[in-house]
Amino acid sequence: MRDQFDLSEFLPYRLAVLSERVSKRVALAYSESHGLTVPEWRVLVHLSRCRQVSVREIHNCVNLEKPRVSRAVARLEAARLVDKAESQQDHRLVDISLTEAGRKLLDAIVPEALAVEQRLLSGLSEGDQERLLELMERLHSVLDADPRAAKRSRMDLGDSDGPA
Amino acid sequence: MRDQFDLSEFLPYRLAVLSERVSKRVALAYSESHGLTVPEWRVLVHLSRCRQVSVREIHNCVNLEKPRVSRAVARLEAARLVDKAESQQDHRLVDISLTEAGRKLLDAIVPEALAVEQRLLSGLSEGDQERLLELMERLHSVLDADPRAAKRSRMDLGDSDGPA
DNA sequence: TGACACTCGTTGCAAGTGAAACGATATTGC
DNA sequence: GCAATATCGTTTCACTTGCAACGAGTGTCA
Repeated sequence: MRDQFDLSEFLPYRLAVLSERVSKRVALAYSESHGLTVPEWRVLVHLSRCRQVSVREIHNCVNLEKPRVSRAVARLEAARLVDKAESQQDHRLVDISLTEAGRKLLDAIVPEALAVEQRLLSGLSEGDQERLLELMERLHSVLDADPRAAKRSRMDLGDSDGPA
Repeated sequence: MRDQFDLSEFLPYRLAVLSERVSKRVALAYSESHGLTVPEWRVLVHLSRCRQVSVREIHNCVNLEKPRVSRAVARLEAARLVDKAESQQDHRLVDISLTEAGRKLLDAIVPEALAVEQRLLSGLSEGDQERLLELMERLHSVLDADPRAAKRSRMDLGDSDGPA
């Protein structure tokens, strides 16, 4: 039992602090060296898996609000890292795809990002790593059952590539 | 080995997603009902443990940049939830303290926040909870040894109340 | 065919943010 | 005692953010 509310023992706070610290460290790999923001990085990474996607697709997959995706894509297009084209099937949609420069940039950044992740995980045995992910998953499950919690995006649930 | 970079399996991303989802859920306890922002909430909570503190103190303890603390305190003062007074010992410092209204607000919010945390943890045994914290701590340790990582704030290390 | 509801991506707006610069106060070294 | 330096909290500036509203395109159903 806790006699006094202590922020530093409050799980949501601890998660926020750890997450922010990790994010900042990883960001060095794409922000400092290559001038990318978090949304831009997420969009690029998502594009590396999906040839052509719409803003909505990205929004659903990488936990970014629609306007954030739209603006990130606009900046990436200005930097010639992605191409935008009106979809032929549905003229409301936009087909977003990596340019050659975008692909090259990713090829340079991804290994750095993975290296940071590897370093992070270096203190954990493989069993520990699985345990950590499993425990995080368990927290998600509670939120999945909570009607007042934000819905989880499709991709984060394990769907590999979206709908057929 | 990973043949393709998959954001949804990237630990920093997973941490960010979980943390944000948890934060949003907790925020319902103080944002929706009582109109507080995250920085304001952190400041209030910190004040509940320390009678009188400076902006710097708060900055060091709750992972908020100095300007963010300053502005949060200004808003809280406008809402009559905290008092600001020039320190007598050092005229550069500001003594920030809870008003009676601030204390009452916290008394109303804290149980809600704890309830959310309890619900979150309800899926985990006590052993699991300890394991989760321990694994998170292990990730912090790696960053502690990384010169390019952000430094950890004093309070998050376990120092209960700051310097003598 | 036409009216209605819906979805798409974008944009306007008000608010929040971080980095750097600021005035004011304290401290240090001579 | 006094200049130089450091620290405090605030503010300025450019930028990002989220929400809501928007115009444009699509689907639905009579």
